[in-house]
Amino acid sequence: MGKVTSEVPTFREIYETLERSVQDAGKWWPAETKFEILVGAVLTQNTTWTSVEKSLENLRVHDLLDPGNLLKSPQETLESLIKPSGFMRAKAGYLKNLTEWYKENDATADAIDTQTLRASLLNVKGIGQETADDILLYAYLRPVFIYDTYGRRLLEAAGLGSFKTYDAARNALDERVYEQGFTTEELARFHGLIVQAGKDARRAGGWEGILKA
DNA sequence: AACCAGGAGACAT
DNA sequence: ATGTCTCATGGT
Repeated sequence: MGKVTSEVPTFREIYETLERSVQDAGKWWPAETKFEILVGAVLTQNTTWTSVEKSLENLRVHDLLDPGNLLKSPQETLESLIKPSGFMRAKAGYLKNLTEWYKENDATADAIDTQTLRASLLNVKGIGQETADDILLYAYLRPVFIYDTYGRRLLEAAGLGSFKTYDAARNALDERVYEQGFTTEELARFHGLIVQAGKDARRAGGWEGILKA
């Protein structure tokens, strides 16, 4: 008889499983500048990336992927340009809030530890846990795990437990991520694989085919 | 034609 | 601390 106790996989094992079973869906989180990553992080809230690309392109041709220009831009202009990605009124305000933060904090950010930087980002209205972690990971290259909806579903499907909120998962599991010594590059790829796996799982109606590979 | 997407905030309980 | 509502557009 085999083991009776069910093995709970480590994050490293889950990561390697995804590397094997998820096909690379192209460039993950493309951006030409650091500031563009911040803008994309806000725009992608509850929206598909294809919609975000349209908004980013609109901003680009109006030369608004620039902190100074974005802040000078009228609210209505900003709203019309980001319209494709939805929540245009809220997001236009969020973008200005975050841009103010950027001008104040970007220059010194590299000298600040990750948790302090995270707390600073969370003080910006419009920046929640997931968006803050996206920014930490992709713009400031900090090794953080993104506990987004797909990530939590995956972790639950893998048997690590049930996590209703972002914070619950982070509090319960973050220590394990650190212990496994993931690099920033690995965690960025991990997140990309999780999102792709989430889409696959939705199409297939479950995570089984992805996790058994 | 409901339902969801690479969420967050305000407010009530 | 845990739900519910709203914000808005676009694709399946």
